[in-house]
Formats: sequence, C-alpha cells, structure tokens
Amino acid sequence: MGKQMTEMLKGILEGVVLAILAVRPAYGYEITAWLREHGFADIAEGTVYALLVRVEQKGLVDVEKVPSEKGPPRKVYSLNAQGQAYLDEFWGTWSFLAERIDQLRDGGR
Amino acid sequence: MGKQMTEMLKGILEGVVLAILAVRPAYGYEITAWLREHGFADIAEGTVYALLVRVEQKGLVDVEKVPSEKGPPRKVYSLNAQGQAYLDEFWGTWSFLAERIDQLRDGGR
DNA sequence: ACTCGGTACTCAGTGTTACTATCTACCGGT
DNA sequence: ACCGGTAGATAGTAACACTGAGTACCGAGT
Repeated sequence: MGKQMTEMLKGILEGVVLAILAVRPAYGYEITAWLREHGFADIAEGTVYALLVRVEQKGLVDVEKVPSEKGPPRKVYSLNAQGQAYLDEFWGTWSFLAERIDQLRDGGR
Repeated sequence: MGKQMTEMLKGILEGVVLAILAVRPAYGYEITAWLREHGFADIAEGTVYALLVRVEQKGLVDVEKVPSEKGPPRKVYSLNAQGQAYLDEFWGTWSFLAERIDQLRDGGR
C-alpha cells in the first residue's frame, strides 16, 4: 500500500475502529482481521493495539477481559456514551471533508 | 475547529492543494485564501507554505517567481506531469477510502 | 514429551505531518 | 513617518501510524 494511504489514515483510522465497535464489541485481533478482510490490507497489527490503548485512555470505550480458548485472554472493547458522542462528531467532520473534496474533484470549484 | 479535523487533514491537505493547482497555477497566499473561503476555515498560513515547500522538493510542481504589485514577489506554483500522476493516485486512494467508510457508516457492513 | 503454528497482546523507536509563533520584507494610503 | 495588508520563511512541538521485536497461551502432530 502506498504512503498516501498511510498518511490519509491518520485521524481516520480511529473513527473507523470506533465505528466497528459501534456495531458490536470486539477485541484487537478481531478488529485487525476485519480490517484486512475489508480492504485496509496493510495495517500493521501494532497499529490497531496502539490505537485501542489511546481510545481507552481517552475514555471512549469500556474494556472487559474475556478468557479465550486459544491464546491469552482477549480484551474486549465496547463503545460507551462518550465514545458514541465522539463517533458522531467524527461522522460530522468526515461528511464535511468528504463533501468539500468531492466538490473539488469535479470541476475544481 | 476540532482536533479531529486537524488529524484528518494529514495526508489529505496535500492532495487538496495539488487539486487546486490542477485547475490553475497559484501562489501560497492565494491558496490559503481559497481554503479559508471554501470552508477549511482554520488552516494556519505556515501550514500551506510548509506544504508547498514539501511538494516542490518532491518535484510535483514547477515554480516561477512573479513580481507582485503589493508586497514581495509571488512564488507561483503549477502542477507538472509528475504532480498530475501523484494527484491521480491521490484520487484513487481517496475513492477507495471514501467508499469503505461510507459503507461502514450505513449499517456497519 | 516436544515442537510448531495460530491466537492475542505489548512496547520502544522512527518518520511524517500540521500547528504555533515569530520573523522578514514590500507596498500604498493617511 | 507610520500602519495595515500582502507575501513568504522558519524553528520548535505534538499527534499519529509504522516497524520490528518480544511475550504468552493453547491444541495438534510427530
């Protein structure tokens, strides 16, 4: 994947992950797999975990340790009220940006 | 403007500026003004100049000094072939991302 | 019993990017 | 002579995703 994608993901990936958590709670490994399946091909594992730590510290998600049948216990993240508010704001910002940029593409004005 | 916007702009602003230059050549101050008028309200002046230096060093634009009636000479930037190629790639990346994210918004899948 | 592959998470260090704040410089009008 | 608007440059900072390595746990095959 290009460097462009990498840079564009900044500030977007966080919203994407929160959007995933809005559908249903999930744990890091699962989210990474989901992203890979859905076209965000080359997102490093470490990136997702680091991001989850950040959103946890910001208080946007609740965490629950769940023992796994294979491997170490899973940290299952779920969106809380504050996270939902943040996500709503994210969609607002995204809509605004996407609109401006699509406008820019067809016609330059 | 929120911190979210700031972070989202990373990797996008460069494409936006190149898209502006694709329509017609322009200089830094002009680009800043254009951005302000078109809703990218709080982009600091220094940001645009730094960005222009970057794209110039990457060889994506040609530069021409044009004496101004007011103030110091303008550095007029115009998109060259390499810049056009980069811009095309940017649109490709953007389309991909925008599609995934819009998909994510309505329904989570 | 022992390795091996898959699952799951952690962490230190790096590079890119936009912001802030400040500075230089030129011009016309008062 | 000064001031506001035009035009550009620069040093330092913070945020974010990446790289690369490491830890740990389990079940199946040999």
